[in-house]
Amino acid sequence: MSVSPSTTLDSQLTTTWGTTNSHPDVPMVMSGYTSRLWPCDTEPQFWSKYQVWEWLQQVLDMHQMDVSSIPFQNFDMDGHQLCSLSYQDFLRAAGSMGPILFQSITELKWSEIYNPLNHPLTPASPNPSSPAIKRSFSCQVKKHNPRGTHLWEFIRDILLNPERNPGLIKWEDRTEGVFRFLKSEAVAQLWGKKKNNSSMTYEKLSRAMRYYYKREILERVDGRRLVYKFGRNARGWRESDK
DNA sequence: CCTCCCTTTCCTGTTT
DNA sequence: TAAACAGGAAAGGGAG
Repeated sequence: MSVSPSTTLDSQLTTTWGTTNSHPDVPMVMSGYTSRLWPCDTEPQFWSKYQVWEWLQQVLDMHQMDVSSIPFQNFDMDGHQLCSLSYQDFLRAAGSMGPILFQSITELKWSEIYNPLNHPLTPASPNPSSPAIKRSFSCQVKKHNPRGTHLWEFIRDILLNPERNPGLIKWEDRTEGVFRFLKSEAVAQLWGKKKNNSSMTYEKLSRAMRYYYKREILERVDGRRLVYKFGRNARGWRESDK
């Protein structure tokens, strides 16, 4: 397909990344509703591929696992497909992480059904069981991460999924964790979209990036514009240790 | 209501 | 000169 330059970028990003508001012409005025629509707030059956992928990242983070622990390509599917996988499917797709993922998605499915607040139209489940399930589960996914993802995780996740990364950021040195922004303003817009902030710019995004130096989530890379490097406190970016 | 944490916003100055 | 980089200062805002 031939994609012409500038104007199509936004729509391209929107269709590739759009989680909930996948219409390029719809402004960012969907208020708090949209920004709250994280995987743990919606029924997994209706997740987009992107949300499936976010869920994988969160489970990994939760268990402090490296991204190499899961072959992401085996989960190139939407929520509907994900929910139809059997325990055996998870074992095949994710090996030792299979059971963890299976448990997570199972709890997710149940917890949504139990919670009438999320989707009033969902037919009530006949199975009461204990409310503790729901609680333990939502803690599991939400962690103590207020808005779902921090900026550095957002950047990392773009890097780790090239097929969803239309030339936005690129590894400079994969093993050292050095990367470069190719389309800084586009990344900023995407970040802004995630935060429901249409006025995000690279200028502002980069200020947040610089705060990461002190926390050693990023290391400074001198003399190279738009180049950053993951630091010792950044998790989940490393290639396999095998 | 308060505090903590992670930005977001703005700004002035420097570097590439 | 434009675009990035550097940080200080302070406001915003969600979570607990």
